[in-house]
Amino acid sequence: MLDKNYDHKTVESRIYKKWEESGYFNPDNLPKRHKKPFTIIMPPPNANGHLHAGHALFVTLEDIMIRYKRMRGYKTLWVPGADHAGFETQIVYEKKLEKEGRSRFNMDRQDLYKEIYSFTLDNKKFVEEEIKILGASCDWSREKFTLEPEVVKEVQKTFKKMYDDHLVFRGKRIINWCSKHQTTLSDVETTDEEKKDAFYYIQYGPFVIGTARPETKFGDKYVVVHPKDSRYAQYKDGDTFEVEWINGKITATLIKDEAIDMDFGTGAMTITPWHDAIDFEIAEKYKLDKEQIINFRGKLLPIAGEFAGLKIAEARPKIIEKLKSKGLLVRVEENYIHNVPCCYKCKTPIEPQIMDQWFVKMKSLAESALKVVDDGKIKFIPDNYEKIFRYWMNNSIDWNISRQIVWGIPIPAKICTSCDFAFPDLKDKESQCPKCKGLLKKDTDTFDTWFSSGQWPLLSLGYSQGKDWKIFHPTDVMETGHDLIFKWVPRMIIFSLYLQKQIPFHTVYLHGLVNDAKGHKMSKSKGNVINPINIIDKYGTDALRMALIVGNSPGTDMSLSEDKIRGYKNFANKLWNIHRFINSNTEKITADLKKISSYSDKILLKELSEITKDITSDFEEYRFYLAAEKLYQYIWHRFADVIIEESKPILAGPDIKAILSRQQTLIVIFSQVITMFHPFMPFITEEIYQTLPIKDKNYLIITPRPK
RNA sequence: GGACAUUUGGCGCAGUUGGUUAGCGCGUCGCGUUUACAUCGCGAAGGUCGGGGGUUCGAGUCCCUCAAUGUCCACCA
Repeated sequence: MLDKNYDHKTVESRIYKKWEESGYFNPDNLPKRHKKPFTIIMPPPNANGHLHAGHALFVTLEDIMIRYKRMRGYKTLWVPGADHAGFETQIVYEKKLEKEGRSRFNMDRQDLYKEIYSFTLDNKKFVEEEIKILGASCDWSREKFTLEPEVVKEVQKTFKKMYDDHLVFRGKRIINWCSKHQTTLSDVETTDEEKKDAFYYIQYGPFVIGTARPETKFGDKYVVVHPKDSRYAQYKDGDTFEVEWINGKITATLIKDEAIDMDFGTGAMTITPWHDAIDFEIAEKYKLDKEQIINFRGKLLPIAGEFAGLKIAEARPKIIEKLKSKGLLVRVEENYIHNVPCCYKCKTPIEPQIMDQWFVKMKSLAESALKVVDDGKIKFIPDNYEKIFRYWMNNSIDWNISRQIVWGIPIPAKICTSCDFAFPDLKDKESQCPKCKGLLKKDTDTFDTWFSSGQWPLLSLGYSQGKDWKIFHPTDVMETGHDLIFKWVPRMIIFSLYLQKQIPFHTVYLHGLVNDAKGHKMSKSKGNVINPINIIDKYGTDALRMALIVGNSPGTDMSLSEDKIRGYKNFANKLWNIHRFINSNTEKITADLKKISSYSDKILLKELSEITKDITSDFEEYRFYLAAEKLYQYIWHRFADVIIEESKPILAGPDIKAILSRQQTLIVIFSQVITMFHPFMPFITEEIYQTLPIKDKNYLIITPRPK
């Protein structure tokens, strides 16, 4: 006799092991009917911590797609992975070092690398274990780590190829510099923080200029106004002035340029090309001098005179004091609210700096990606993300791919110490500059993680080392978070098109954030984090999966509450008890459609076939949230509440034929429903299916779905 | 400043191309132990679908407009 309470703990771990042993997670082991490939590349979770609710959501969604397609007879491949997550992991590790009173800045590069490597491998194990707990039916034999030697080699080859194709170049550009992390960041790695500062009006020769950053102004010797600004009509482009400035007299030159906003401040500004992107552009345009004012540690350089060596925050009030004493401070507007770009990890204000960095020329690549989307070759779910994608592709700027951190794939390049010429050197053989015969040094930078992640659909399939990519690339669905619509999705499209002239996937399914019950973002500091593994221990994977799926439409953030999860644990128990009822009423009977003779039973089957059709179309259209809810409704409120209740008098009645017909009907309906429902609650459905009286059973994971 | 979303009973959400009395879960209130399930069953209360205007025989669903909320992007020195 079965226990009247369903025990998820024993069932779930036992079943997962059986599935693994069956080998069916690997497409090569699937029965012959599985011919057409269906592939999903798992976005590799960062191997620097445990899984969170967002991971549980993506694993569930992808597993649903894979299980559905597998049961439909596809040769399904879901490639799991783990991401070394360059900058992200380095930051996690730096925090750990900080706690131990250590710092990466006084560590040997090799030692640091080794430490982070073993830290990452440890976390990778946790992550793998947790993905299994979530029920992921992915092919572990094909698991890829983003720092495997083959991956590194391929990524470096791509770099060389792009250099040869003039798509990668090294140049002095203005970049985003994080003074805390001592590295450059790409544009998508900065975030705006609202800050309240003072806004100063300062006399600059005959002009009054406005600034929130007086500490950058030491070297300013160009003042810019709009050519149509009547206030400055008496001055001509190129006029020079003697200006009494912070540390004495300088000669200033007037420039008239339309980049100026006449309505802002006084309509006149001085430029600091080394520390401002707009100023840099103006300086480039007119070939003006550029001078560094702030060093990479965020301290003032000797150009600041008496202020040299001071940090910006310390220097600012002192500089203002001096300007005041010299009578140059015109007025101060307090409470000036503006957005300041900051490091997306530590919120340190970004200090723009001019540096020699590697860049990818994005224009032609972005155009190629735009074209395949225009041609309808790649679809977005929900489709409004297509617009966001388009916007980004039309406005993409050159991509800085070098990072000054050790944790990542090394940029295989040499740089000339005398003429700065830089070029790829995959084999690390060159020692003399081909241009000036100067001494070469090895580039110590690593690639932006997205440079390698962008190639992941090919890399995870082995690319040039294996045959897999020829079978499984282009893949089918890329399922990922909507925040990666900029960071990741376009880059995968770009790289697959560039390297193989193929799209990497035909469908992009984007999920939203998993928030707490009240819709607030989960964060450790708020203490509202739902840990999926703890939840599973309490309610089971199946319950968590349902709670993550029902009512969660693509692209929108969802609220997850423990109440909701508990509700689906109850549902698991309901399923279990339906199963107990059916088992105890159908002893010594094997399912056989032909024995269903009564009219009312045939009506029930017809109803089921209509529901099946409806739910199948929901699956095909990626409406998992609807399919799951409809099945739930049918199972509980139609099958259990009505059909089973109606069956009780029939089964207890005198009509043998009617009893037999009803017994068959119950088995047929239940087994079909269980089969359809399997992608959502894989464990309990498999467990139940194994005890149903059906001939020639295999694992439910490869059982064909009803049509 | 721009873009994209969201707004449906106390809370969280469905409602797919406009079509009968707008659904679900949780919660609330009654009642209930009957061949599975009290992690349950039966029943009930509770919504003028953000405001306004329009199209239509018919609008939660389409169009216009306003508002609130959220997210992203850009940015003024």
